[in-house]
Amino acid sequence: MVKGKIAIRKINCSKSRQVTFFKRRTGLMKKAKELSILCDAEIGVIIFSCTGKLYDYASTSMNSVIERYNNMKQDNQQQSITSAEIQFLRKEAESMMQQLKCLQECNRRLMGEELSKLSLEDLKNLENVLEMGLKNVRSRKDQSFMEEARELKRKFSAETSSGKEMSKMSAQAIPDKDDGPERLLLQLSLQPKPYLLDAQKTASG
Amino acid sequence: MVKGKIAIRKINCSKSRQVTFFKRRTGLMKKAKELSILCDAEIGVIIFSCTGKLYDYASTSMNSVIERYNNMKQDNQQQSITSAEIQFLRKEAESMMQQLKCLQECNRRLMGEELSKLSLEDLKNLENVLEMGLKNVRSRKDQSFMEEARELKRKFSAETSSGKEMSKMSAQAIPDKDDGPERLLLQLSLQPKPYLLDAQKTASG
DNA sequence: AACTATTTATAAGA
DNA sequence: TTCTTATAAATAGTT
Repeated sequence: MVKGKIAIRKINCSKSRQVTFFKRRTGLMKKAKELSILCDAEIGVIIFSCTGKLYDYASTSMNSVIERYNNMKQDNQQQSITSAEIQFLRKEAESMMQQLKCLQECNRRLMGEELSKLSLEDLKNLENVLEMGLKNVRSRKDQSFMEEARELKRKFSAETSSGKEMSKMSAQAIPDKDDGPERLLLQLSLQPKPYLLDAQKTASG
Repeated sequence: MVKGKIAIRKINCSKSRQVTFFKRRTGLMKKAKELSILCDAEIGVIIFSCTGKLYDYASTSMNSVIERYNNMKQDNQQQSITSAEIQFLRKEAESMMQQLKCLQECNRRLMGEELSKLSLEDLKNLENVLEMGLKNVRSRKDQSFMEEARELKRKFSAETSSGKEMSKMSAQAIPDKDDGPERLLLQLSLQPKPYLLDAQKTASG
């Protein structure tokens, strides 16, 4: 074969393949650029060398080219994968939003709010649940009180024997002022947060 | 300018622009194909003519090329738009999942469960909330009972005067058997649904 | 679409 | 990678 002509098949010699890659890649990019200018075409060229390095050219921007390409080929796999994931997440968000609303409603009813829609039977059941809950809470409270009292007693004995400040510690252990139910609500996030109520709008929009 | 050489600027004559576009486009595709074979490179070429028609070549598949390109350029706008939406939805799902867990915890505590982590003060507050709630529920229940009784009385008067069956209607209006708290729980979905508990896993996986 | 004069690209060697 | 040079390939203008 005479100088300057080669067969179009993979070049085995790594070194000459690299050289050829450089030359032809440069040539291809030049041709692409010329074509885009001469004929007012939007062109994108993406090249990955056999070593994985990326070389690209786009007459406008690659994003624009790819987006236009995807718009033209709507059954494009790339796009359908991401949009499927988005759809899935949206459905999940919607489902969770429903659950949130449901739980919030339950919470309000357990706190004695929004009772107007409940039937007499529902109210009886709710009363039972609250009575049982209250019983448990009181039982636990008494138990907790006993424990704290015992702990306090133990510390008191230790304090008096070692001579350290006792009054300060007892004041911490049993706070005598009651913050009221507001503190509990805040702590347990029973109040719906504003962004939660708007979340469905933003999630599906 | 001698024959065969042109300046690289947009060809104004529509006809010769079309001819040049055909020749050079063919040439570019051929060069791309040769380069991919000779140097074992993955290549994608996307060309939109000035009339908007798409011509493309990919040594493997365009999806593969674009996907690989997007993976390599993570700041890619195309990807970042969709991935931004996905990230947003994921964050939202995560946030809602947190709220769900929180609300479920509140619900359990309002029902007298999972009290072990609460301090004495928390338990006092919870007791107050439950007492107030129970008061409201009882008040509403009494009111509801009165209403039903009044309604029943009204119907009873109407029935006796028109001579229709009364006993059946009263049995419906005031059910004398108590379904117990289970029915309420079911109705209000207080029990966490299994798919809810798994949702976070699937949403962020 | 085919022809042809030229330009351009590039293989091989340095 | 970058130059040089011989040659192949591409292509502008024409038919």
